[in-house]
Amino acid sequence: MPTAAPAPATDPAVERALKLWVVLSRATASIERRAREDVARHDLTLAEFGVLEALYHKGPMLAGQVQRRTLVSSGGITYLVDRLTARGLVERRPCPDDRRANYVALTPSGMTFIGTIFPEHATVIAEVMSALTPAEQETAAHLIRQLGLSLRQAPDPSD
Amino acid sequence: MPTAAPAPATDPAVERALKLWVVLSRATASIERRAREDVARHDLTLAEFGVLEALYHKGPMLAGQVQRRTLVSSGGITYLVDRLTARGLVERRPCPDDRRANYVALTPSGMTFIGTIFPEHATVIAEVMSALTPAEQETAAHLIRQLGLSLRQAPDPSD
DNA sequence: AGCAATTGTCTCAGAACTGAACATTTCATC
DNA sequence: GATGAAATGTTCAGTTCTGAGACAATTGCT
Repeated sequence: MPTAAPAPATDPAVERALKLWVVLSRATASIERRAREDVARHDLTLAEFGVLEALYHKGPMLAGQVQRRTLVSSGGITYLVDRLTARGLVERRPCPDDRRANYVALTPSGMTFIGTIFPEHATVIAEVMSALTPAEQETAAHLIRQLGLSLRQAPDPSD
Repeated sequence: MPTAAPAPATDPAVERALKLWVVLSRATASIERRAREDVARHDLTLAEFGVLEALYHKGPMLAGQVQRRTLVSSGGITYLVDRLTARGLVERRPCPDDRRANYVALTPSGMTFIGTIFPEHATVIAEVMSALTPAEQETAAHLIRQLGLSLRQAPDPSD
């Protein structure tokens, strides 16, 4: 290491925030990598899995609702639903009250599929999280949740 | 909402882990969005910013070291260094001890650039994190750090 | 009713990577 | 030293999405 690193003298409050951000984004990236490898066994991206999971737990939803829940772009949700439709896992259903909108719903085949792979995936996540005790997991979830909430402008009531 | 959501009965330990994962990945995605908007003002992606920031704080590094630190793929680091080189912000320097390898270093212009925008970006992050008290930030960082560490197989000593 | 603003989704060009194959160099072992 | 295995970085084809704009339907205002 030929040259010394510069030493940016920073406000302690800023330093603390940065440290949390670094830790948070690195840990999430590592876990995401692991999760991605797992769902790739079934030829799914994490975003696709997220759509299936949302429909599995919430039932049919408007495309826009799925989009907000999975935090993808407007074009992204169309792309994802297209791909999952092509595989016969989900389908679009016209919304009777609003002819612009349509529901996205699991097909029977999709329901079976996600019903099988979701528990397996959940086990992988549980293994990853087992680095923390149950109490620590709850503390972490509580704190991180506050961070996330503070960034959402209009929290969806059906959330 | 025509149909009710199914109720997958799950092990409490798994449920707790899943909840943490959902909270973690959503919060990180939200913060990332905010961070991305901020660095986009300077025509940077988060990955590009990450490379500049690594070099800013650590000084010149081998390409592989930057790659591991920023968690991009092998092809990704070449792509990113190419782009930053084209903008005159970084440069490659041959490594005297190993002719396969090369260092990546900030140019004077790159040093000035990141030296200006890093503090601004840090302030944005600090604002985001201010949803938690300093003590809470430290607790969260401590816990999440353990998660991340447990997933890294070979922790780089120069880290 | 008529008009503007809003909302819900889709289209499409292209950005930002990933990952596998490759060339080169170094290391370890005989 | 030779020889095979491992490490470093690059290339390149392909994937996955983003974001701006278009369009259609709805809602609100007057």
